[in-house]
Amino acid sequence: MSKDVRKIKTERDIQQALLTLLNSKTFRQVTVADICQLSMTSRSTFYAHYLDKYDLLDKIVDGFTQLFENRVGLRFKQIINGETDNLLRGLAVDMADNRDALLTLFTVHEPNADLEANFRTLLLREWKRFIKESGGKMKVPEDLMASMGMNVQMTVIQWALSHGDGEIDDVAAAVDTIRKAILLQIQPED
Amino acid sequence: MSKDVRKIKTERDIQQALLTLLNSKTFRQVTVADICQLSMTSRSTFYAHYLDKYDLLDKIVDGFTQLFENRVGLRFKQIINGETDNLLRGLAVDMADNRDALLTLFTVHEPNADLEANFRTLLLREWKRFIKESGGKMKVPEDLMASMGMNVQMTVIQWALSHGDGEIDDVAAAVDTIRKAILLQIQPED
DNA sequence: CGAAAAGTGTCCGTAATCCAACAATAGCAA
DNA sequence: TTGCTATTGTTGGATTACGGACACTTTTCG
Repeated sequence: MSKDVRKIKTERDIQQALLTLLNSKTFRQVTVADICQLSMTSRSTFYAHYLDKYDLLDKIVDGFTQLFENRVGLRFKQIINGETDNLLRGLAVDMADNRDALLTLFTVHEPNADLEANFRTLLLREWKRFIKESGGKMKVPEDLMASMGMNVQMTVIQWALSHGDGEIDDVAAAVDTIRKAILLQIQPED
Repeated sequence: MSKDVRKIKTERDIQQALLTLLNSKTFRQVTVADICQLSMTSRSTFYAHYLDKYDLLDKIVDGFTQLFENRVGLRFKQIINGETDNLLRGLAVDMADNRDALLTLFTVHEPNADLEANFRTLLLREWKRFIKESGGKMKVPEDLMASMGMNVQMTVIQWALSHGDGEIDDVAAAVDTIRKAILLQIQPED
């Protein structure tokens, strides 16, 4: 385990350096030397922590993916009586802390490191599970419903990240109203 | 000299930690343990760089004092024909980079570490020199003039630091107009 | 094409930092 | 006062990071 503080600090610095560099360069344009220079770590130290820059990116993406996975799990568990009001807004708020990093990583799409794809996969899985557990038969395929939920969710998250926190509530409320209306249409009457 | 990157990094982290802590605590309330915890350095390392927290504060203040001294020197040398228009605004702009740190340090007044006092001393010295070299006989004591210049200067700097960069020009222009008017009154006619 | 430049990944000796322990002092409450 | 707790500095061995070298691959450019 990473016990020594020095490891934590260097990994934090290295990861932050890559994120910063990604604001002005493509991931493929970034060199290990760039990362080391900006983070003020020696190359030998870099390779003591990561196999290469791809490994570094993987671990960063994995970290945020895990964080998101935890939050998604919590938020879905907090749903009461099928009321998903807080879900939409909640997840967007959860991610607000790492606004800069997430916005940057959403622009990176590498084979084994695609944060946006990971988010979509996680959301889709949870939506499918939620719909199935909700039990009610629907007039449209459950997968279609899950996909819709996932897409609406991602839209709100990305919108909230790009814009400030000011109008999140309004947007979430608006989108949620639309979604509810659709749900009412396709769900069978009680 | 600080050649090794590790020294630079730890000193940067330690100094930044103290500045951050000063936002929520008095300098005397800050403990070495606090600084080490926030900066993620061990106490033994702290004492390898500084005698105690007072020594740390001294060195931070000294750093900004030197930086200011250089800028003051440059700005005074750039004065042409006694036109001090750029001086006022220029120094305020120079210090804008370290806005947070300076605003914090201006609230600290320890016996051997008082940044605001240092700034005032430096400005006063330069104003005296400038007035003396300007040569013209005045109707009021030169020290009074220097003191006035120094105070006006500090006012603009602190105002610019507290408020944004947006209105600096307006304020500097207004203050400079007033100062010029006074100068015309007290200077003998050519 | 071919040479120069830049980047990669690895190695090792040295320097800096960590960690845990320690005694000593200061502050504070009973 | 007396104890108790927090803080201060200090020390030594273990761990980590640094710096620079090396061979190798990739890119760049004439």
